[in-house]
This record gives sequence, structure tokens and C-alpha cells, in this order.
Amino acid sequence: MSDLSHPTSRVLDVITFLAGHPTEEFSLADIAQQTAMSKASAHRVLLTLADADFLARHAKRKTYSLGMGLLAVGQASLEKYRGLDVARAEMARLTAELSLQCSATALIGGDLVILARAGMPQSHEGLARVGERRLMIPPMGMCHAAWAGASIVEPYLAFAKQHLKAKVYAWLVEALGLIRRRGYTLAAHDSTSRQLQQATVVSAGRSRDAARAPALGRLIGELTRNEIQLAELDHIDVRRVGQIAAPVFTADASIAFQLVLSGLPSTLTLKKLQRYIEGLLVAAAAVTHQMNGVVPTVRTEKVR
Amino acid sequence: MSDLSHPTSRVLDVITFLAGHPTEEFSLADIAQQTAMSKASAHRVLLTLADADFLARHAKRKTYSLGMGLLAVGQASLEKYRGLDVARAEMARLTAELSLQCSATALIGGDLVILARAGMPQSHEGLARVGERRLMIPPMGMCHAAWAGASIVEPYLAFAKQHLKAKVYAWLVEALGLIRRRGYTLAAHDSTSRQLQQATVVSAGRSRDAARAPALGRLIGELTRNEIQLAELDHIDVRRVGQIAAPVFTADASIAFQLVLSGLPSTLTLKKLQRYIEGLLVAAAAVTHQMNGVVPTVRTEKVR
DNA sequence: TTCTCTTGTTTCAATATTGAAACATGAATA
DNA sequence: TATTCATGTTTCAATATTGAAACAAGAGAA
Repeated sequence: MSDLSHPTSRVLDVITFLAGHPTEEFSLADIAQQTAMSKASAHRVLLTLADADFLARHAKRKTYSLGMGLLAVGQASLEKYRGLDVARAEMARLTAELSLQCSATALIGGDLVILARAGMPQSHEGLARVGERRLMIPPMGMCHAAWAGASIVEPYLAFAKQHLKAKVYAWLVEALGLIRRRGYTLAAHDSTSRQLQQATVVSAGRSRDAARAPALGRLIGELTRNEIQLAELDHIDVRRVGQIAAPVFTADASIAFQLVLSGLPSTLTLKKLQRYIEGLLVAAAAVTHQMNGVVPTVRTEKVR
Repeated sequence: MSDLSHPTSRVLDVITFLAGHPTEEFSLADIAQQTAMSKASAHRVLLTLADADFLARHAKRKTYSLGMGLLAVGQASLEKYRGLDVARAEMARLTAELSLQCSATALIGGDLVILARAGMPQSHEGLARVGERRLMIPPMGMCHAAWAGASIVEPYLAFAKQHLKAKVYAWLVEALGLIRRRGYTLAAHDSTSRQLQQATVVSAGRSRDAARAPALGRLIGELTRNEIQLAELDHIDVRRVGQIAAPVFTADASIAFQLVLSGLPSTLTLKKLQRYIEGLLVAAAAVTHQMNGVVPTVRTEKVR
């Protein structure tokens, strides 16, 4: 249960919390509460982080926000994960060309985290802030679930089974194979999935799903087949398509992140959709290639 | 002396060390040594960092490297420090246009850290890796020293006074005013400064300058006037110019980072140099503007 | 293969960190 | 201005973390 370092975790909690709100400043009290530490401990930890410029401390207001130290670490990380720069370029190209939204999402510490986004802020509330964390539960993260290992998929499915209607759950399981086969995700974005996307934003370091669990469970139970996944192109109503996602792979053939196209117009035609999908897949392939990534061979299906 | 959290510092040491070598992997033993922790502690800290995906742990080799968690934090930081994206674009433009090298360097936790670079890898050894940390001592960091507050400048000057020849030190002090007045840095890059640039790379978390201090002191003593700073354009031999740097400012009129142009050809003419300077200053101004930065009013000079 | 040596992992006494509560400070309100 | 309240900072007993050393597990050499 615990060969992990609690003091270390709390440092990461602080960083993670602030990274989830990159443009905001927080007081000691805020951060202490959000990360479930005592004011005294938070104080010392925050001073230490600020001392190293990992956080910026506003001398007057005594508020904390992301510091240049973390910026520097992030830029250094780009040297290792060069693909993300390429992805950002591809995303910019795609969204400019198609006037859609695109985001890159990775599975980090069990949560879905927005690594990058491109495209107009879109009419309704800025849906995806970079740094935002969402719970890895249906209907989010299907693209990750489809290509991730058992350690990811099993809890994902277990949770889904507990809350989804039996038929919808069965479809989810089947959909994972479908996604692997066709190489991308296709889902409707209706009322329930819309609400879920809002409701699953991870705010704190620890408090997490404790209080919201019941409401979440109810919402998930209302998910429809189409929100989980849409079937083959020639079997669906094209106008229902809400988002498309395609995976980017690392050198060890595991999924690095997904590229998600959203904000599809309700005037969508099959032809346009096919063009969007093609564009997304090309972009994802380009990024995978740039990362020396390897597309995994499709695992043996139950469909013999 | 210590209202700081030691456990927190060590976490940052680990991250900082790995960020200094973004593309490499290190064993537990390596990291334990570099950060001066016991294997037992390093073990727990590293497992915790890896558990949160802040580090990537190679399951077989049991090596650690930067993880996607830090990548995500870094991307989130870009939301706050938007200027860096602009800087990267400007740097790319500048270097493509002028076929030089350009890097962006910030003062972080007392060290000079490379945030970004652009331009050809240049003939000799890749001089500036993103993530690399250098000691903030002459002749490096003049641009930061010129615009930083007393808490930065005083130790900088104190150190310089201790090692520099008296005349060179006097020139350094004078140069800070000159730099503020003309708005940019101009320095020769000769034998000594070249060696110093190599020698001041911060490798570890703690070991730092302990062993190398005497050698460093000797080198610094050999610095020449021109390596510290070159005087007004019409008073110098243009071909001696080794690098130019200009500051980018934040909203509170403090320096955020500097843009450094280097790799100037020895065939440099005054006209070309003026064009380079102009280009660099325009880029820096553009970045400052994009960050809502404010150029500080030049402080009262001793020259009345 | 066997041996040697390095590295990763676990243990447990010694010790440094932690958090409740008291205190200090300053902002907002009356 | 005086008062209230929330926030940041410090203190010190209680406690969780730490690191030396022992152990386990491999990699490489003989």
C-alpha cells in the first residue's frame, strides 16, 4: 500500500492542482484545502516550490501560481516528447483548414489531461483548457481504452459495468474492438455526454470523486449507445457525430495521446466526415512517425 | 535558515536533474548520487514520481526519465507564459532569416536555464541544450543582471569582485548601466568565455560548484573586458562580436527571459550587425508586447 | 555454468517532518 | 477609527520519514 513517499505526493498534488488552473493565482488557504494538507505544511511546501521558481509567489498578495521553473521543465520535456510540437502544428493546420476544434489528450496518473488545443474557442464555454484533468470514465477516453493495457482497461470496464445499462456496456466492450479495427473513435455528443464532460473535471488533489460520485453514477447510467460509440460509417446518421479521435503511438507501441476533433457542424455530410477522418488520421500518423512511434498490430479479436 | 521543506526540495532536485538531461534515462543509483539522497529515499521518491507519471519508469531497465505528467504541466505553464510560444516563433524566424543561432534563457532558482533554442546545431558541440542549467556568473547572464533587482545583482557583483581583475570588474559595473541604456547586450566570445560556458553547466542537484570552484575562479580571473561587454558600436571591432542578447519583460516590468543571438560569422560587418541587433530587438519587443510586458523605465544612472 | 559485483528493494532505530493550535498581520466592515 | 474576520506564520509534542545496512536479484566476467 505504501512504498510511496507521502511528502512527494503532496508536492505533486500542489503542482497538479496549479497546472489545472494555469492562469489563476491561489492563496495558501486555497491550496492547503485543495490538496488536503495543513496550512503549516502547505506553507513550507509552497515556500520551497517558490524558492526554486517552480511556483511564482506574488509578494504582496501572497498568492501562488505556476512558475518559470515548471515552464523550463516542460520545455525540456518537449525534447523528449518531440511529437507534441508536431501535434500542435498539425492541429493548427487541421483546425484552420476545417474550422473545427482539436485537442490532444493524454492519460496521466489515471486521468485524462489536455496537452494542447487548437481552433476557435467555440460558441459555448471553452470546453477544453490546456492542463484540465478529467476522470477516465465512459464516454471519455475510449480511444485510450481501446489501445491501453489491461491495467487501464480493466478498471475502466469494471467501473463501466457497474453503472452502464447492460446493453450499453456490452456495446462498449464490443466498441473497443471496433475502434482498434478502424483505427479511430466516432461518438455522438448528446446531452448526457455533454453533462458528463463537465462533471468529470478533476478539481482537487484528493477530494476528487467523493462527493460527486452518486450524481456521476446516475449520469453515466443515462449514456446511450451512440454516445459510447457510433458504428460503421454507412450505418449511422452522420449528423449525430460529435467527435472523432485518433491515437498517436510511442516507440514501444503504446498510446501516447489522442487527437480529438470536435465541434463538428450539424450540417455534416458523409463526404465531409470522411474528409475530416482522413485528415485526422493523417495528422495522427504524421505525429506517430515523428515520435518514432509504432502502430501496434491489432490484437486478436474475439471475432474469429 | 530552514522554513523550507527538505523532502520537497529533493523532489525538485530530481525533476531538475532529469530536466537537465531530457532525452536520457537514469538508474536509481545515478539519481540517488546526483541528488545526494540515500538509495532508499530516492527509491520511494522515484516510485512516487513515476506513479503519477511525472517520470517515466522503464519497467525492464528500471531507469527513469521525464514523464508525460511533466510535459502536461509544462504545456499548462505555456498558458500562463504565452510569450514563450511567441518567442519560439520569433526565434525560428530570426534564425532562418539570418542563419544564426538563437536561444531563450531565464533565471530560474538562481541558475540560467535554456528555455528554447532555434537555428542550426552549429559546427562545434551543440552549445545549448534546452533544459541545460548554467551558473549565473560572469560573463553569462549580463542581460539578466542589468535588469534584475538587487537580490540578484548584489551576489552577482560580489562574486565577480572576488574573482575578476579590478579593471574588468569596474567595467562590468559600468556595463550594466550601458546595457540598460542601449537596451541590449554585446559581448565578445573568446577563449575564456568559451571555456566558462562549458565549465558552468550545472550537472547535479547539490554537488554543484564545490569541486570545480577553484578552476572556475581561475578562469573567471582571465576574463577580458570585451568578453564582459563591448562598448558602443562605433568604438569596437565588429568582428569581435560573439553574441547579442535582448531582454523580454513581464507585466510587472521585471525581466522574464533574454533572447540571445550567437554564432555570428567572423565576416560580420557593421551594417549586418546593426541589422541583427535590430531584428533581435524587434523580436524581443514583440514577445514583451505579447506577454503584456512592460519595459522598465531606465533607473537613475550614476552618470548624472 | 559459477562467481563477482553492481543495482534495486526492504528493514528498523534514529530523526526530521507534520499538524493543531496559538499568534501575528492585514483587509474589509461597521 | 475601531472591530471583525480571514489569512499567513510560528511553535512544539506526536508521528511519519529517513538512511545505513542487510538482503535479493541480475548482469557481466571468468
